[in-house]
Amino acid sequence: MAAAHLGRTSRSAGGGRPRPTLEQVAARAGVGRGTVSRVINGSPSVSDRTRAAVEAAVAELGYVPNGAARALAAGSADAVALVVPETETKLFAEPYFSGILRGVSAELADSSMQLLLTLIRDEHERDRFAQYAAARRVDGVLLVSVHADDPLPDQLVESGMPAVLGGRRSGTETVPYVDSDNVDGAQIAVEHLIGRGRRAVATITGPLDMYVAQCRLEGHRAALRAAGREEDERLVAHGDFTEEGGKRAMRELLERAPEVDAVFCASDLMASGARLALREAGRGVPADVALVGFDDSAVARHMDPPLTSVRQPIEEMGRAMVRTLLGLMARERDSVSGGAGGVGGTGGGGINAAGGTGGTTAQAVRRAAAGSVVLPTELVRRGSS
Amino acid sequence: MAAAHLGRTSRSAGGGRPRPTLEQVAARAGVGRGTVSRVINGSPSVSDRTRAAVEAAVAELGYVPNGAARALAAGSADAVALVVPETETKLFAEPYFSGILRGVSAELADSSMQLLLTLIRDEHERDRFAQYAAARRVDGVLLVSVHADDPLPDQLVESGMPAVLGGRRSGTETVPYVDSDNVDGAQIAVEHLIGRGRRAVATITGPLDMYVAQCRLEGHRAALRAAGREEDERLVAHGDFTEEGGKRAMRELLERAPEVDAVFCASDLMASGARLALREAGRGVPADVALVGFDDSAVARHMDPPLTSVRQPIEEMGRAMVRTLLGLMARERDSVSGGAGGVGGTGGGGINAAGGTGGTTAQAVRRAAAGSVVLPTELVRRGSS
DNA sequence: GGCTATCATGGGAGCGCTCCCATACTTGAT
DNA sequence: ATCAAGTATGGGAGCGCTCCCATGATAGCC
Repeated sequence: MAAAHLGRTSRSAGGGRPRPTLEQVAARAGVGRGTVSRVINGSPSVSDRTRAAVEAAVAELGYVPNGAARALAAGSADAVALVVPETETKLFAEPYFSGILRGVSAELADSSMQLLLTLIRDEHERDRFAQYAAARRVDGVLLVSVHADDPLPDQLVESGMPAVLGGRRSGTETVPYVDSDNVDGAQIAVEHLIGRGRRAVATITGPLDMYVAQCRLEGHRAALRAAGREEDERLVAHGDFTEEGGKRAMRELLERAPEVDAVFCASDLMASGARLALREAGRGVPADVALVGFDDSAVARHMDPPLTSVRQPIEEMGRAMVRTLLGLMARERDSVSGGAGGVGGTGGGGINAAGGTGGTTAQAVRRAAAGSVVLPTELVRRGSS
Repeated sequence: MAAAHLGRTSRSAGGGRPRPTLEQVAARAGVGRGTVSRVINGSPSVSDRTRAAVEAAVAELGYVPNGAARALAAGSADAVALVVPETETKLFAEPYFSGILRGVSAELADSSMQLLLTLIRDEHERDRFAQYAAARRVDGVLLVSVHADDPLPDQLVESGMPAVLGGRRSGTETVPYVDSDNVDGAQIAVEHLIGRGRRAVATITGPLDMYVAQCRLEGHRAALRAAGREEDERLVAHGDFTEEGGKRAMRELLERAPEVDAVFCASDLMASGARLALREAGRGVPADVALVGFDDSAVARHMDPPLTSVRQPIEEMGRAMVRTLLGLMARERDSVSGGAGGVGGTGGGGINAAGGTGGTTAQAVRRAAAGSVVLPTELVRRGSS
């Protein structure tokens, strides 16, 4: 019997550094295990004398609590993951992630949670992460840029893992999310173009299998309706959020409807592509055609002329995601059961019906049961419109 | 006594999903705990019948092993961290990280390790991560873009955590690393310029408190020496790896030494800045001044004219880092002690004394005890030189 | 047919914590 | 002085695994 134990002990006993345990710290400080634990975790019910003694022992021994043991006993991992189901190429290309990351980090700064960024590029990596999460190596998960058919969010929620989406997958999103008011943003943009006297306002959409693209198109339409104009399918071209796609779409528009004098692009990158196509066609911006983008990214500022664009509060979205997640985690923690967990959808349905140009904001900010949030967008006016 | 237990059990018992344990799977399958463990971990000594029964039970119950318990019992976390001590802004701006990340992920693909990306922007975050690592939440750490005065690598090594650097901090790096042959790369670049008949070959260096910048400057000098030319301090300007810094440095050079007809820039970004300053001064590239950069990044290809640049095998560096790390981890694992762990420096000293233009490669590839690696660089010739 | 390798299996012990109950010691009000 | 109501503290139990020893079963050998 003793041998069984010896075999394992010798392994670590042979190592260079001792890696002390709670028990050893306790012995060193002349107190009980529980007391050391209390000190480590900042419990108030420890006398100053004792606390000092323990802290001294911890310092002398260079004690660091074993995370696995802690996680096992306490049932929490002290870490949250930010999952990006994209290639690193895309991750590094889109300024969106940088903003989200900044917000997330900032909001997480004064928690003791470790943030883990995880890229998921294929099924294999997805499964591995699902496993990791199911094994409770993290306490919560933030997901951004999730595609409509990605099963991961549901898998996570089903396994009881608190999760928050950055951006909905559809109008009937069931997982708690933080999103920006894409419909309203698009509507403001197009109303702006109409307000500047533009007659033939076209749009270049994103890929319509993405909800965000649907929303922006919906906003475009809503603005036209509000202005009493008819929708003209000739003035709707489809892109894929890339520069190249924008260029192609713009060429289409020029060919199909040469009278076009304004274009609302569902992303700055596409606007940049449109700009190229316009230059190619000898059309001036904004003289001949006014241009508005979406995202207010760096490219918008660097374009010539600088691009009017719809700004979404990306950093704030990151922060809101964290707040929502921490809320879910707290609920999960102290609920003896919480019924089906923090799942419950927002109950929302269809595209968020944004109202007027500015009035929407107030109501839109907070939504629904799960703590999901929709943040307002804003138009940044520059030379292109 | 029973109450103590009840209190805790009820917490999870009340939850929606049961979250079965090994023991329950064992009961379900009608086998012992050990057997289930064996099946989970793919031990060969399980009969097919039993294995099938266990697998069925696992599937029925939706069993997923608890990571914390596993980590505690087995002493490994099944995860490695990639640490980037930079702001997200820089992370996303430099294509370097994207390449490293690609290589790291690829090499890690068929291990079961989860990769965790961690940004460290301030001391607070550094301490938090150090804590996380000391708590053994990861089995190994990869660090890139580490500044010379960063204590983290040493902290990690000291706490017995396997760690590998991407890029040395100095010529006497004590932590295992993977680096590219910066001296040789710079030397090739400058030899190329000299070979093209350029007479006044200047250089724009990186920040000289970074070893990589020192190496590239050293390569520049080595090439001049090899060509029997004198070093002219007027032809050395200092940048900071940014575009703006490169522009400033180029202006200085033009003022100080108007006869300059070639510039080796220690980064593509600085070369891009230099290009701007040259255009500003009405100097043509390569007609008046030949330009060479370093990194062979996207900007190099997009410049006008396209930039000749020194390519480092970034992705391969990422892969090599992982291989080295896995090696260290294996050593750590099965060594009953391994003496002082995997620390042992490379014993190297001073700047890697690269020899001839191409001959170096072979010897340079593998170095030193700890498994540290220096990979060769290569010149990609384009229109700018 | 008896005896020793081999194989599959069960389950004890322990990983290093947290939780919480019980205990011992205070302090203050009666 | 006496008892109630804290306040600090010690330590048992248990978290869910892995490891490894012992055991029972099966097969192979002289």
